[in-house]
Parts: sequence; C-alpha cells; structure tokens
Amino acid sequence: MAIHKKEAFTQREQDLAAFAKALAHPARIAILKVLAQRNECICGEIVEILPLAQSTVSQHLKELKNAGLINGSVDGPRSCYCINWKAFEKFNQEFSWLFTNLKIKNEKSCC
Amino acid sequence: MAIHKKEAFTQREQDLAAFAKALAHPARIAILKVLAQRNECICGEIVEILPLAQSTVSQHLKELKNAGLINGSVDGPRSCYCINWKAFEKFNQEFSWLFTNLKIKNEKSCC
DNA sequence: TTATTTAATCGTATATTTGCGATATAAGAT
DNA sequence: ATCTTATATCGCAAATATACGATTAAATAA
Repeated sequence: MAIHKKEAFTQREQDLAAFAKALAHPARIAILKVLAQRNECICGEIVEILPLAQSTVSQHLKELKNAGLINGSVDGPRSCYCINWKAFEKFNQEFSWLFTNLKIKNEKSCC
Repeated sequence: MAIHKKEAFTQREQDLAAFAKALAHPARIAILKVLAQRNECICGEIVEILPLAQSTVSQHLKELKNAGLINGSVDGPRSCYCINWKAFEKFNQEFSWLFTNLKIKNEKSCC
C-alpha cells in the first residue's frame, strides 16, 4: 500500500482519529473504567482484572499513555497510572463538535 | 497471537470500542464531515474531495456502514450515503457515560 | 445493442495491531 | 549480596487494516 496517507488530512482530523484509535479496543476501555473508578492509583491490579497477559496489559497502558489519555509515573518496582481528565475534556469537546454541532444544521437523515 | 480476545470483554465495552474503531482513521472522520455538511446525499463527490483512490474510499464507506454510523442505499449506478444520527446519539451517550459520569466521582487526578 | 458512468469487489502488497513468553530492570525484603 | 516482586521491553507469530489497480456489476445514454 505504499504509504499511509494520514498526513494528507487536517491536524484536527488526525488528532480526533488518534484519540478514537486509543479507545478502539475493549481492553483499553476496560482499563480506563478501572482507572476511573479507583481514587488511588496504585494500578498493578489491572493485570489481575483483565483477561490478558501482563505484557499485553503493559502494552495497552503504554498506548493509552502515548495517546495522552492517562498519566503514569514509575515508582520503584510499581507504576502509578491514572486518567488524564484534561485530555478527555479536550477530546470530549472535539467529539461534541463532530456529533452535536453538525447535527443541528442537518436534523433529518435523507436515506 | 492465537486469537483476539475481544469476546472476553463486556458487550458494552466491545460496542464502544467498535464505534471508536470506526472513527479511528482521519479519512473516515473526513467522510463523516462531508456527509454531515451536505443536506442532500448523492455522495459520489466524496471520492473527489478525499486524497484517496476510489476503491479505498469505497472501503472506508463500507466500514462506516458496517459500524452503523452511516446509512447507504444503492441507487442505480450511484450510491447514496448519509449519517445515521440515531447511532451517533446512542454512542455519544456511551461516551458521556465514560467521560463525564466517571469524572464526577474522581475529579482530581492523582498523578 | 453497445458504450458510458458510478461504485463495489477482488487480489495483492505492505504496515500495523494484538498477544504472549522470555528476558531485563529496578526497588525493596531477607 | 541475593531473592522477590512489579513492570517494562524484546522478539516473534498471527490477525487486521490500509491502499491501490484491475475487474465486475448495474443502470443509463447513445
């Protein structure tokens, strides 16, 4: 396929797509739910909750972190992850822009 | 990798992930924007707007349709696509459930 | 009937994602 | 110093996604 053509789209489109991609796996949705429900963030127990190997969970956490959806700090042999609400707020707005704003001017579907 | 383990997660997690996946490419975001902005839906011009080959655009449209984000009807040699606002509404609520509801009980990030 | 137009599908190449076991790393416990 | 615990990273295999050209299908125009 030669090259991915992502760079041919606007930054806003790319950002929104990247955010969606980070959410595009049930394991990552599940991780976010766990992180959101706990108030403290010693988060090793995620591995025990998810039906996946430790290395796989670690990889999903890395993806969420790279996408900016979660913060993480290494803390000795343990790690500490928690949700980056600021980023969520930003992207929630982007989604609203896509979902809601456009809906106003085009209420009825034509097919 | 043996098998994808999607089936090990809840239906709600899978559905939300599937919706996010459909949005997880800038071309599909761009397509949705075009569809939302036009009130009529003779939508062949999408191919001319996007920097992608006709077959590739057709594939992206198929994915959006399979995910339920758009409706499409074959109409002779032409096709007619438009946004399925109902599905968007549903998933917008799912996102709110993930984004907003959980935020209330956990306002401050701990790392 | 035969072209033309529009869009879907097929075949294929390449890139990316997912998953796991094995290994490495790093701090604390013994 | 060595063992243990908690995570990250590496290397690999298999599955999926992305992209395109070529072909097919289906309706209309000539």
